Amino acid sequence: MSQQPADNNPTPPAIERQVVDFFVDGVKVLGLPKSIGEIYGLLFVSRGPLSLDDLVGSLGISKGSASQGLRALKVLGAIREVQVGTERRAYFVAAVDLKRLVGGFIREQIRPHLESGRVKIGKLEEAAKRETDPARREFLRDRLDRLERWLKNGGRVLPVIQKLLGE
Amino acid sequence: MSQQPADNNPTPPAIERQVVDFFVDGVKVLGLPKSIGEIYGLLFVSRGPLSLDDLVGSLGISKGSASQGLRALKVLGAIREVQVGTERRAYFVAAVDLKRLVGGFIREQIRPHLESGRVKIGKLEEAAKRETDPARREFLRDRLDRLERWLKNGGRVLPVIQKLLGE
DNA sequence: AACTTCGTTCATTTTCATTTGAACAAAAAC
DNA sequence: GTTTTTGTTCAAATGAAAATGAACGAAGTT
Repeated sequence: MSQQPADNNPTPPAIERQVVDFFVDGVKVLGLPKSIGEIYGLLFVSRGPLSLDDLVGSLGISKGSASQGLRALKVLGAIREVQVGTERRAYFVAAVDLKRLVGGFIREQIRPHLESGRVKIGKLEEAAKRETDPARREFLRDRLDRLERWLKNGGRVLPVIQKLLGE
Repeated sequence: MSQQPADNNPTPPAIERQVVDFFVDGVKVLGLPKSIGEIYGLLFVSRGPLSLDDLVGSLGISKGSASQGLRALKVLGAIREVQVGTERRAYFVAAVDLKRLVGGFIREQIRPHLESGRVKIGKLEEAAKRETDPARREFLRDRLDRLERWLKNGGRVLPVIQKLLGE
């Protein structure tokens, strides 16, 4: 190994490391990359704001990962950028309001899939209408209708979920 | 290339292939392997039951994949095994009731994570109590409490989701 | 009993998303 | 205007998860 560059936050205490791992597992379930879990997790257990270099130092990840992870978390509304004193460097804190987090996830990760799904099903229904064999056409219509209903129901449920998690 | 073994369901029509792709995308969002989407998708657009060999033939996947995929789908309650005539071979049909599908997913994929999460947080709260610095202890307690509440809310919301999708 | 059929298992290969790190740009600081 | 600091980008390396396919066991058939 070569020499450490600056070693901002040397060895993170055990509890912090475990919380980070907790979030790593958590985001894996959501289909997000590990680095995002690490970054959000460390921000979540940190008392003050952290900079990109703090994250790189504490988590032992590359600057590239940290940069991309922070961007994704910003888009999701899971972190906020804060001004620290007069520093040029950007600092971040975790957004810890569950309703807000869920809202961001729904908006960025779920809704787009529902939308594109609806489009695809719509096109398939067009194609199914042109099917010649009547029995087959009827069957396809039933299945595609069902799919459409699934997507509609999904869309209706999302706001309820967000609301229930808010209280 | 060598000779095809039997070529059960040669070229699947365009609509079928597109529905399969639709499900491939769908299960990817849920964090499940592609083969599971292909298998479920083909069963979903098929009028009659299909056997493992039908799936291997139509989808061009290996027997191993098909076997594992079918097992996972059975555990999820997403497919049913049916008897076809007097055949020894096992045949399958897709379960198309959304409520049931969501129920299986929640039971197999979500609940276990919530459970193990609770255990981990519990242990961390024990560790946090033994923290010496009072300010730090207080902060950790706040964050861990919050996490606990997240999990509790998640657990409460799941049945509601399932119910709302049933209608 | 030998043979065939059906399906599972699991060590290896393949695939594909993620991570890395060097090059780069933008904006201060000097 | 040069140098340093801060952060982004993207081609290539890495690694984790999935697919493959050969070997195997369990029934069923002859």
